[in-house]
Amino acid sequence: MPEGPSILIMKESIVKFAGEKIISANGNAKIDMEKIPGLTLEEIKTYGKQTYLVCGEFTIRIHLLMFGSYSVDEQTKPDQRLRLHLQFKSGDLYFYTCSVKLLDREVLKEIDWNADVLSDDWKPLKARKKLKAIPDALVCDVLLDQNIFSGVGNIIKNEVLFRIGVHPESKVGNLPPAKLSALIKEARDYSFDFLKWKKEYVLKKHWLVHTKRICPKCGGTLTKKHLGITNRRSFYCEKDQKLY
DNA sequence: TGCCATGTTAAACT
DNA sequence: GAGTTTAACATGGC
Repeated sequence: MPEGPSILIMKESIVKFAGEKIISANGNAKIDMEKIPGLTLEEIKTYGKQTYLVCGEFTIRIHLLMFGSYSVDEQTKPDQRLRLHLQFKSGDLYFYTCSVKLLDREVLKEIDWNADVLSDDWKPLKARKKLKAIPDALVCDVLLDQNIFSGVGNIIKNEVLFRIGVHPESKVGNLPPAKLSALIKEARDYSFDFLKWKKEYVLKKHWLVHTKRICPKCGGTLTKKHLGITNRRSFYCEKDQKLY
């Protein structure tokens, strides 16, 4: 479920609780549940794949990891699997199989909001600067670096590299300036396409290489390999994606 | 049926 | 203590 765009969709479906007081909190999350009731959920902020429920001096940070899910108003899984349930006057919010932390609100000040590819605060120039500092890093790794491209996940990584015709094992420092620009631009643009397609339930249909076997451009066989220090699945065309 | 994957953290190593 | 590697988490699709 969760790359950055999916998290934005989650935010849209839970934002209706913003401004409401939390009546009760329970679940198997290892946090101090007693501190939560009575707090007002002031705001919901997302940063890449993380969601911050901001309330008073605290913020509840939710990360869906690989298999996390949520539901609104109706508990959809057995009580035993419930990680966090927040009860509001107007309804209920449920989270499952996710990382939950109760943090000091101050942590929000430490976040580099300019790194969130889906945010209005996204600053491509800043991303470029960060990339310039690590010329030996592979493009397949840097796209997954949440400090540079917060919200980008493995699907977006694979699709972006195909779109710009760059081999996943290319070194960042070897990319011509125009390709570097394209990388940064597509990381954001594809994320918005992902968001749009996900909302329309047609995301998979639009995958060009991720989990695919045939290159949509040349008809050749795609390579599937775990690459980089992140060692995540890469799907790419040896012919249409140039190694820099 | 068993494998593995849209992800990250923390423990266990060196 | 640092940096690096491994395991844990635990669901659902193929």
